[in-house]
Amino acid sequence: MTIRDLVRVHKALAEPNRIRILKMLEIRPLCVCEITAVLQLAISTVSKHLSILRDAGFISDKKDGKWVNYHLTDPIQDKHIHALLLSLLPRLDSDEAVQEDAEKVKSVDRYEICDL
Amino acid sequence: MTIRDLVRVHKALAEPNRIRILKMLEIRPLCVCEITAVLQLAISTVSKHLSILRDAGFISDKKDGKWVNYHLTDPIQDKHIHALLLSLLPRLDSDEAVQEDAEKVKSVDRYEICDL
DNA sequence: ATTACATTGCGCCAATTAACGAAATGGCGA
DNA sequence: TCGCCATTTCGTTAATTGGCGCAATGTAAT
Repeated sequence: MTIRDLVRVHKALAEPNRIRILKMLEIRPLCVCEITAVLQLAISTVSKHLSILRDAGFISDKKDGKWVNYHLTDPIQDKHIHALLLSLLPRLDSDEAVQEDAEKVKSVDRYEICDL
Repeated sequence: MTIRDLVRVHKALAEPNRIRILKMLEIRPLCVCEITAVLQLAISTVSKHLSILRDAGFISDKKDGKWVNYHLTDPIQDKHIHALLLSLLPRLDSDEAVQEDAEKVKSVDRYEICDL
């Protein structure tokens, strides 16, 4: 592993909205417009955050009809990344914004939300 | 732990020179001018990097005469930080820049170097 | 005390990055 | 095929950050 790789990984974790996305994906896979509805950001902004998280190895995507579902990377694919998430994410459960996001994720419905 | 805290920690790790500093301090405690000699940056720049690493909890400093020696934070002070460094730093041993820095750290002498 | 010198803080500039809207892409169903 | 709609890419702008030199601080030795 090079310094460049490590910097890429930690740059990805060095932004509040990206942390919130990871915590949301811990609950269940989500499409871009669902994440957008929770974070209250522009779709293009969320898409960019997702690509940064993907390039760093934290998440993967899977096409499902016209939606793209994002999910946390499987432990098998990268055990270092998985171990990192496993040690970090649980410690954020007490964060206020994280708890509010979790509530919203439960009630969000892509069929209602995703009418641009 | 809040999102803000976690972002501060990973921002600190999201910069190549700061990673190099942590790897150098893994070898032995160093003063600012020794680190400056290895990284070939301005003293004020190195000092800034060190304060960011200190604020994030990765390093501590200890006055010794007119020098300030920086060292990796003790495991006892923050076990999460220590565990993070323990899992990250060893994976960088294969990095070319890290190996070159390690050589320079061995030969650097503050009494020769630190004549501003 | 005064000088010397390692370190830190401040102000400025260049490079990077997060944010947005608008245009391009790509798959699904009519 | 054609249009619909979720997503991505592009171009621009504002905010953040790394870099530097210089002035300020504080400690040690003469």
